[in-house]
Amino acid sequence: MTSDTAAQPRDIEAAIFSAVDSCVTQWGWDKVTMDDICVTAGVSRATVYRLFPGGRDVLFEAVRLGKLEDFFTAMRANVEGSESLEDLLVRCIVVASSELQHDEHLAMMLATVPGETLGDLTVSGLGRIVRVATAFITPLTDEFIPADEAAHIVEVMCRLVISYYLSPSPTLDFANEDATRTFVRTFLLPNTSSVVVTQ
Amino acid sequence: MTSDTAAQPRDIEAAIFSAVDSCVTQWGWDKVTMDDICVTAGVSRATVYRLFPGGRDVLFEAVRLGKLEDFFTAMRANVEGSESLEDLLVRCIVVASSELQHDEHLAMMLATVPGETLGDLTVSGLGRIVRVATAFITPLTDEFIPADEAAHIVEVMCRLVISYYLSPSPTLDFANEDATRTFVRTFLLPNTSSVVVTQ
DNA sequence: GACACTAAGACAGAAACTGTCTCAATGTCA
DNA sequence: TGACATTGAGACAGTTTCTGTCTTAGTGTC
Repeated sequence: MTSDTAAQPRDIEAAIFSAVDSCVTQWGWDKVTMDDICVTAGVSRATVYRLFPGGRDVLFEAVRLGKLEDFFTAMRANVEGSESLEDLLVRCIVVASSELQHDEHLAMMLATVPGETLGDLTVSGLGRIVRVATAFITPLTDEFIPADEAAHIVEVMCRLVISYYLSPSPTLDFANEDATRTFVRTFLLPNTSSVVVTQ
Repeated sequence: MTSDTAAQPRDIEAAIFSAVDSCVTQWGWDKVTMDDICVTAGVSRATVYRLFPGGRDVLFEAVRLGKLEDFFTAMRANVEGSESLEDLLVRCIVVASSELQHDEHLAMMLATVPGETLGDLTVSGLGRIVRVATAFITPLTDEFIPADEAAHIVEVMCRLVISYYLSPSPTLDFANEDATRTFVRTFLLPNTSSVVVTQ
């Protein structure tokens, strides 16, 4: 790094995040050491610990929060301006599924309780995904249906998204908008009181 | 475990070998522990150490030797009965390339010196592959061309096989016999004195 | 019932990892 | 130029993990 100009802290942080990602992809959470991350990021040990005081746990938690923030930011941006419940649900499903397919660690992040050691995606974590996602999405349905109805339908939707992510179907890809729209009309909307389904 | 009849030692050995393979695929040589292997093989620690006295090094060396044996056995079986130099070279290339493509760790095994820690496939290891393969194949050419000529052409062949394995070409697959035959006629046979190339 | 074999796990010593620290090198800014 | 900030390199102790050996109890075979 003789010829480099001084890197900005933000760049270094990004390099470290990216290193965590590729290290975890290569070896899994359990097997990654701080040195692996340092070497991959091309950064010294001291730098990592200075940027993330508290070490491994703090770093991994930061990565987790970063991913969740990105996820929900993408959700919010894509869902904004939905003009019908159908639209809202379709967009939620498509964005969530796309994000999940795009980032192989995201599901585990969503499923992990803060402070918990990151390992494999466990069954108990699924409930957490459902709760978090339901809590995030339900308020968005306010203008279309009553809250009590929303809670139910949103939970069903979340469960379906997770199920199709964990075990993809050859006949239905939730990242595909048209297919998802048909699915929403068939399975979700009929269960709402205040929406007329037009075919 | 409870309902199983007693497993034969050979079965256990095979299970351990297979566990090494899948563990290494998952985590890489450096990150695999003996416990990983035991758990994956569904076998206790004591059993592994009894079957491979000397522990980790001995086990890994056994895996290495096993793979090399399989490789050269396959080579020998497929090359036997070649009726021309062209035939011999084509078969060598096809078998070697197929085996390499089929087993992702084989190249590293070939490249590793006995006793050396198994890590990544290093550049210095390539020379070893070339030497070993050349030493194995050259004698087989005895009946077709003089030894001094063989040494040269076989080395070129080995280098090409390795190169195409490490960096596959979209236009040529050495596992394909017809394509390989054309290649051999074009690039290898013209350099021999005693063979008439027929198009 | 003797025998062979294994799982489970305790154990000490070795090795690896973590987190903190110091120091020199480098780049920035006044 | 000199004060300041930031980084890389690596030493360091404490902790954790891993290794290889060993003992014990359980199971199936002859």
